[in-house]
Amino acid sequence: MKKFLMQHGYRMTTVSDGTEMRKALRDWKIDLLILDIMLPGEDGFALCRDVRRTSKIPIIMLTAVGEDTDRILGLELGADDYLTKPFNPRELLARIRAIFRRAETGTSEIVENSSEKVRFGNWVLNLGSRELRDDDDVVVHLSTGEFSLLRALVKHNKRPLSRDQLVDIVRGQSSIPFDRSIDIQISRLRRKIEKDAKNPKLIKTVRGIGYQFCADVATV
Amino acid sequence: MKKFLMQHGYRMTTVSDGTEMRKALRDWKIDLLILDIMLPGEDGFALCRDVRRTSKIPIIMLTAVGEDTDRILGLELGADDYLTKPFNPRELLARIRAIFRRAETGTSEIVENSSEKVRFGNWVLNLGSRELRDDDDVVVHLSTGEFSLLRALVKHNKRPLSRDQLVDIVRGQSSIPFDRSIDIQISRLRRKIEKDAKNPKLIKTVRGIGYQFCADVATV
DNA sequence: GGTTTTTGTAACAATTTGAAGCATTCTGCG
DNA sequence: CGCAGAATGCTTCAAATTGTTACAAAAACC
Repeated sequence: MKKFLMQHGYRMTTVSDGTEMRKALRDWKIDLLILDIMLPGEDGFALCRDVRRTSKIPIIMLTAVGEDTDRILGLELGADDYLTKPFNPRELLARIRAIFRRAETGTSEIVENSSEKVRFGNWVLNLGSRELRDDDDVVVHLSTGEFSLLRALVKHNKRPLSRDQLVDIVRGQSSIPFDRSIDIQISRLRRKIEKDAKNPKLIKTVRGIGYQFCADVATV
Repeated sequence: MKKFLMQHGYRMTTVSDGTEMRKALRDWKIDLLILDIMLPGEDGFALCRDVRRTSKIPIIMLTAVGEDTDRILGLELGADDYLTKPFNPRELLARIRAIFRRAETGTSEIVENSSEKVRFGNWVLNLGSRELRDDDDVVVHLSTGEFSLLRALVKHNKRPLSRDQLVDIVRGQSSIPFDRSIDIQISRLRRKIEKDAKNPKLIKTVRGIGYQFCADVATV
C-alpha cells in the first residue's frame, strides 16, 4: 500500500503502533492519517480520538470488521472516512483525493508560507524552495535525490542514520542487500557541500552504522 | 429516509429526477445532496459531475451496485462520499455529520466568483480574469491548459504534485500510462514564466514524483 | 469553409541515478 | 608493523527519467 501510494505521488511514512505514530506526527509534516483499528497496544479508535483532541488532520480508518457499529463509531470519533478490508487500492486513492479536494475548498491556505530555512556551516538550505545557498548567496544546484538525502540528514542532525533508514526516507523503500546507492549519493553530496571532500566536516561516516550529519543546524 | 433524517434535525427536500434537482438547487439553499445512481433520465454520475461544475456542495452517492468501479467513479467525479444499499440509516447520519464537521467553515459556495489575485516572483496571477502580469503590468498570455496547470501548482504551493494528480486537477481524468502531456505543458509554462527555463526557480522537478511550485505565494 | 490557436504524440537530447567494479581506508590480529 | 578481510569511496557506464523540438490532430474562431 505504501509503495502503491508513493507511486501515485504521496510521501508515506509507516509506523507500527501508537507510540511510533505520535513520534511521526511530531517529526514530520503529516497531511493525512490512515489508521487500522486492530493494533498492538491502543486500538485505532483510541488513537483516533486522541489525535482529534489536538488536531484536525484527516483520518481514514481501516477495518476488517464489516460491522456497522464499528463504522459508525469511527466516524463519530472524528474519522473522515473508513474502508473495509479487503479493499481496492484505487478506492483508497480515490478517497484520499476526495478528502484533499474537500480540504482545499474550506481553507484558503494559499496565504501560509512558512518557507522554512535551516542554516549549517556556511550554508543555508531552503526546505521550501529546495535551494542551497552559501554565505554569498550563490545557489548550488542539488538534484532531487541529493536534496532529499541532505534534508533527511539535516532533519536527523547529530544522529547516525543507517543506509537502510536513509533509503527508506529518500526512496520510501526498504533497501535491498548490498545497496550502495546511498554511498554514491553521499559522495556526490560531499563533493558539493564539503570544502574538502576528503575530510568531511558535515557528513561523517560512522563505520559499521551509516552516516551522520555533524554540523549545528539552526532554523532560520 | 427523509423522515428519519428530519427526526434528527435536518430539513429535507426530495426530488425524483435531474430536472427537479436543478430546480430545488435554484430555489432552496441546499447544504448537502444525497444522490442515487439509478435514476430516470440522466443517471447519478452525470448529475454529480454536472453539479460539481458550478458548486462545491457536498454530495453523498447511493449505489446498489457494490462494484468497486462504481464507487471509484463516483468519488472521482467529485462526490464526497458514497454508501452501498442497503445501508443502516445511522450510518448515513454519521457520514452526513462527518461531512458537516469537515466543512465547518460554511456551506456550499459557488466556485467561480473569487477574483482573487496571487503574487509570486515577479508575477501577479489574477485567478478570476485568468490574467498573468509581470511587475510592469505587461500581460503574458496563457492558454487554458497553461493557466489551469499554473493555478493547480500555485494552489498546492511548496508541495510536490504527481503527474497523476496534475492531470486529475487539470483535465479531471486519471492519466493513462506514459502520459507525457503534463511534461510538455510544464515545459511551455516554464518558457513563459521562468527567467531561465534551464534553471527553473518557480516550478521544480521532483524526480520520481512530479513537479513542485517553489516560490512564496501571497494573496493580493 | 478556412484560419489560427492549442494540445498531444513521436522522437531525440539532456540529466539523473544506480550497478559494477576497482581503489582506498579501516579494523583486528599475529 | 604488516597483512587479510571488510567497509567505504569513487569512477565508469548504461538505464531510467525528464526536457524539448517538430509536427499533426483537435479545437476554437471567424
